[in-house]
Amino acid sequence: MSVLLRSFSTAAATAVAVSTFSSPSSSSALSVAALLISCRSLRSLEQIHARIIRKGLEQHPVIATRFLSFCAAFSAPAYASSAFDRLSAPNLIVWNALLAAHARHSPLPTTVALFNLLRRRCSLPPDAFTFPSLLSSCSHSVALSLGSSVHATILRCGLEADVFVRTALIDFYGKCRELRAARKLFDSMRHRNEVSWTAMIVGYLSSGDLASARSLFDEMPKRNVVTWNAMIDGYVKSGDLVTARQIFDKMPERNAVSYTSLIDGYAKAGDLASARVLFEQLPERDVFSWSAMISGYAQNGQPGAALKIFLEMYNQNIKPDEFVVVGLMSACSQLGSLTLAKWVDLYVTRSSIDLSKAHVLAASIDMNSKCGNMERAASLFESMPNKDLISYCSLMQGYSLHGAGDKAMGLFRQMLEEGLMPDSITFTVVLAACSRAGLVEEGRQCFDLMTNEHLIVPSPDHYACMVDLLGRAGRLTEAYELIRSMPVEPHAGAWGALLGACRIHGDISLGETIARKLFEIEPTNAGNYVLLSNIYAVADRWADVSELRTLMRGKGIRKVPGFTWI
DNA sequence: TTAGGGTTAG
Repeated sequence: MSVLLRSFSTAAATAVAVSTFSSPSSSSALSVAALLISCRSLRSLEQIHARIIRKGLEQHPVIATRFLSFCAAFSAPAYASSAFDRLSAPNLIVWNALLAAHARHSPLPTTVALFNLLRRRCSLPPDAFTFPSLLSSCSHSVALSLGSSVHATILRCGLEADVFVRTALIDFYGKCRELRAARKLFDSMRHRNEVSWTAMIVGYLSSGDLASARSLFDEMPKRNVVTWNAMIDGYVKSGDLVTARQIFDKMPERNAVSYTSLIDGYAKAGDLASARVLFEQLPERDVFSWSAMISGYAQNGQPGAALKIFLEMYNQNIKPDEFVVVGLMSACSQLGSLTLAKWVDLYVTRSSIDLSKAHVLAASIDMNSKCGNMERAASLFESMPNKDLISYCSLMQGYSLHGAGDKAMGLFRQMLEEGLMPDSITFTVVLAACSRAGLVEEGRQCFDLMTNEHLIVPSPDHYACMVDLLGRAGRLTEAYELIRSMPVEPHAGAWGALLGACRIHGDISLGETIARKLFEIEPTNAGNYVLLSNIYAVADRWADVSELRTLMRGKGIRKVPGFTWI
């Protein structure tokens, strides 16, 4: 949005400049320039573009440049290119504006191709305005060798001393973790500004060198809000929320980024209360702030709260981004509501969110499969050109939850055939699918495959799945032996699975042993008491049932009544 | 001898 802001300050200058252009009607150029300055959306930019063409101002270099920079502000590089292609003799400034639009929004190869085109087609060599955007594109892609060759070109052009070029170089080497190169450029600068200092600090922060970042931060003569925010984010990312908060409290002026970084930190640490307080204090929330709260609640198992925040955002007509949508889908999959899932699906289709992005697609597959729309989940999966581990796991888990263990196993085999390497989580999903479907042999084979061929050390979750698998199949002794042979401490889930199996198969004495163990690990979980009580009830041991109920009452444990969404 | 283009934070 900096382009928008800047355009206001130079409004008068543009009007004067445009009026001197020797066109058929310089007054219409003036009015078009004024329109561009007040342009607030891509839609109105399109209308202004039509007007530019109608008035014969398409070739006007100042109008064209400003138009291209607005395309950049509204993330429309393709639109910028189509307008640029109609120009008969673009000068270097117009080329630079086009390059900037692509550098910010197109993949690096596109930007580089454009730069090469500029060098061939433009009558002037690239200048100090050309390289900063090209370098920032290299920084974002962490393209060290490409950026280094750009640096060589900069030296040949004699532009290394320019503050903007030099700062972009510092940022580039910093992001590529070449801190000595960055620092050498920084130290030998004759004139530095806050942006140069901040770029150097960000370099240290992205390599995790908080101490060097902090000493530069303390040393720098003048800080701006971006500098402060970079430090907050650095501390948040390192997990030091206390120092992040100190910086936040000390800063002279805050913006939405300052709040959102800290909100994100609190939310990721599970401190939703602190996150919420800051969110309520935030004067102007943007889509990132909403997203931080929505995914914060969703990731901490509070889907209802996530949904409530989303609805508030929806009612304020704020356009969601992909992160909001992923958070929303995650909340929805936890709630398991098919009606809601269908609404979210429709909502995303109608929004401008790119559903083909891997993490959005994975979230959508997960939501649809957990909410029971397996057809939709499968068709989304099939639409993926490059299926990854996460999407495979989402769909496998969906089949597993709906009792289609054979389909889950089919997918697992397909995954292996495609050459994907299953990880620890994949095996948790696969083993759970086997145990739900009673596929004892397949489960055993998978466990062997995991330990012997993929050399994955089984986690307590993997053991719990195997115990569940053996227990359900009635192999209680084997399951018990497996638990006792575990090199890691079994968690309640593994014992609970075995207790459940004891109930199914009516093994009272083993059930009692397991239950005693469970009462120790989680003394307040009512489910364990109820399971043992059910085991006694099936065997008509009503005295034991009643004794257990008394024990529960004595400990103040109450069973939470079951509920369903259907 | 004027306009219009460039670098840092979530």
